Amino acid sequence: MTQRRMTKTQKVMLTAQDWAEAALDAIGRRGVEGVAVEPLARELGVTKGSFYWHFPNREALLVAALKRWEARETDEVLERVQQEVDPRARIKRLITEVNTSKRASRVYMALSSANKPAFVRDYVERVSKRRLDFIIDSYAALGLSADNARRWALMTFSVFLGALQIRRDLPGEWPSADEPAFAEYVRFLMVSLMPSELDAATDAPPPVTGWAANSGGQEF
Amino acid sequence: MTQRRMTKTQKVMLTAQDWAEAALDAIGRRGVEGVAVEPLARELGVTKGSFYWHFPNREALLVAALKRWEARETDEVLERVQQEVDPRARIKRLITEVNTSKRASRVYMALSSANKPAFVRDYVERVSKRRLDFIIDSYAALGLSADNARRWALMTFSVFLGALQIRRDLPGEWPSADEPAFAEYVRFLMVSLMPSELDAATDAPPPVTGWAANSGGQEF
DNA sequence: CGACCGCCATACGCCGGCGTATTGACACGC
DNA sequence: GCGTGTCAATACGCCGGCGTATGGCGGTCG
Repeated sequence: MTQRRMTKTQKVMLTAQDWAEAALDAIGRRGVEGVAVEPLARELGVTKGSFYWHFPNREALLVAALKRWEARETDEVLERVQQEVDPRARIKRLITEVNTSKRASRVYMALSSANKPAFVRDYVERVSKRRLDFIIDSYAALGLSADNARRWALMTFSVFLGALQIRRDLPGEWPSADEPAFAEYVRFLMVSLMPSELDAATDAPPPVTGWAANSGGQEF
Repeated sequence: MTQRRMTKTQKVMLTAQDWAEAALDAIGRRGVEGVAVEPLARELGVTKGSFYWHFPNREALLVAALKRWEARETDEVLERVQQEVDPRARIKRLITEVNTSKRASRVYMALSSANKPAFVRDYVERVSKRRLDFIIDSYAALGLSADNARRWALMTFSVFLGALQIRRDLPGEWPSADEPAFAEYVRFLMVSLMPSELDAATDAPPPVTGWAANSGGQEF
């Protein structure tokens, strides 16, 4: 799809999309701050003279990379996930789908924690909101009330985001995909993140035991 | 405690701890990359001539800041939390404790996503592991098996970490502490993150419904 | 009161990354 | 084959941050 243009001496000609893709890769490996023109040019085997033909400046590169990222992480992913009709399967599919690529996870986390070009937060916010809304809708499709669907979705989304972080910060504590503990933990998660038939039917708030009764007015 | 030394003209003399504290503040606001000597000096009303008297270089400042951070985020917090005897209350206390300070959350997330000075990851890993182990122990104290305690703890820790991220990336979606939805959501979380009496007693794996039966060998 | 010390200011050189200007090598239409 | 357009190399100036060197000023102690 990405048409490769080259000279007759087999030298690859770079396109703007090549640069954007390289920028996304750099974001995943070194963070947004690590997207520097000259190092990127070195990695691509050219000099920055090439870059400034395709882009006016560094911010334009980041915008191009972010647009590519947003398109991939929302439209395409959600489109595939929405093929699942069963809300439960949709939620599971969404989680496994996004976790399929370790690169995508790293890019997502790097972008989430970036603050220097202010517009990065806008992209992160849109992508995150789309994902959360999708989870909310899936829970609502199970028959939960709006409030309960939102509660469950927030917890599921939290588990998903926290899992990414644990795998990054404590890789040894997370079961790897080859050992049986992995499949067991995934099953455990899927069960824990699903409201019981009773909850879905009666839409009653979960029972409150004594120890959790007082939840205090902390800042949180 | 932090003895303030000053000249007779009321000019404040800075200490190494003042610099470390300012560095932690900068980490929370601008990330680890934002800890620059000269901007920090400007914020403190001095020049970098002061800094290089207290520290040999920038890395030493980061180490000092990280040591302070690790001490506060493990020893002190866990010491207070461990005063709770009921494992359930301990878990709840840990979550609310760390979430009390928005500044601490920002510092934690900034450090977690930092990769430039490599030793930062060591501090993050130690702090994160201590927290996770503490949660695991708390669940084990409920009578769960080692495997189940680990599963529940991983999920609870994920929820905790994911909550921080949602509050940062989608602040509008998170209930604020003043509205009633907040207390309800906290109650919901506490209930959902607690194994039922049956699980604790029989230590049986949670029932597996059809939709979650196949969990596939994704990379995850 | 003078010497010394603790804390800070000033000035300097260095480096890496940004952006620009200029030139150059191919490919292609004519 | 000769311009023209496309993509890239080179060279330059700029800026912000790092680290050093040196000097200065108040406080303290003998």
